[in-house]
Amino acid sequence: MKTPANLPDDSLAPRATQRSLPMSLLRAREAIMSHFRPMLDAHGVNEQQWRVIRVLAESGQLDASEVAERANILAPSLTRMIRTMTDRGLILKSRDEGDGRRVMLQIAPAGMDLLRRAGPDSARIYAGLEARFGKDRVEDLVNLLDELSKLKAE
Amino acid sequence: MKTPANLPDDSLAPRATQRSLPMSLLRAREAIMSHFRPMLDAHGVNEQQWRVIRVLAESGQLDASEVAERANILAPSLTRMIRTMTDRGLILKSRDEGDGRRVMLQIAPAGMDLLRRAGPDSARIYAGLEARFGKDRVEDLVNLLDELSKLKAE
DNA sequence: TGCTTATAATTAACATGTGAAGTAATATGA
DNA sequence: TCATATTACTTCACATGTTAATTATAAGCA
Repeated sequence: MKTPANLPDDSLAPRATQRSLPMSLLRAREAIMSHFRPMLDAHGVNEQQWRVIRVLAESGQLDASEVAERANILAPSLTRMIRTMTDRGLILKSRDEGDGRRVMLQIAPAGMDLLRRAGPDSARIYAGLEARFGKDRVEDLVNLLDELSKLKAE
Repeated sequence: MKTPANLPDDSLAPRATQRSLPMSLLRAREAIMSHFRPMLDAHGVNEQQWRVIRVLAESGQLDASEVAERANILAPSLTRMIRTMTDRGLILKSRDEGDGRRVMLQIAPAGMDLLRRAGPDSARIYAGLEARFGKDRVEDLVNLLDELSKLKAE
């Protein structure tokens, strides 16, 4: 299989933008989030805050680095979010005894309330998407995505 | 299939964060971009600028709305980017004759240079990922993602 | 112990993301 | 034709994304 001499060799050209993995991932995420955003908005949180709350609800007390990693939020962003979220009573911040560098985070009462109110809405939206797209295809997709995530460079 | 009375019903609980479509999409995109970021950085552009350049290279002159849509960039962000990118000679901005509202954009010489220099690097990185993950699995994945994108709300 | 290195957060500076409001040009229809 | 609505873009305000530099604490080691 050889490129004909009279046609330009595009093997080193960038892929068509609408058919590349980075763009497809971006568009797909945007499409999915368009279903959740109105609900989150109604509950007064943004995507990132919602991720932090869910991570803490899932795992109890964690240090900031762990939260950042699990919620896919960079440390400087999380630092800023900690202030606004503690001010709103969504999370609690404390120092780790034994390691004065670490900031420990846990969900606070208002965060629990939020989770109780928004959690079912979120689950319903997810279930709806799953039903429309096919539960098995969602499963396949998540598996492929998780495999892909393992290719992360350092 | 009924939830036992002595166990909490979690059918309306949020999905485990590490196994949800939004988070998996986010992590996968981050993993993929970690391979491209150093290259883009070496060429002095960020992800968004690179997307704009590629969209314009692919489709010639487009109005700002089209660019925003195809590159998945919000209009206010694009407005800001237009200034920095025209200042750097990467793109050209002009008014549409016939519709004074529209801003027409096209790639400029420095943008072409950038594309010629970074394009092959980008294609090589993509080919490497494709080889590691499996060309057929990438194809399957992109197909699933594009299907998913069709579920976009409103 | 004291010096050095490594780690965890924070801060700073500038970029884009996001929703809402504003402006200019065009389209619509009585 | 002219008031009104719509469209395309811009501006604003505040949020997070991103990299680099800084601070405080801990760990490693001669």
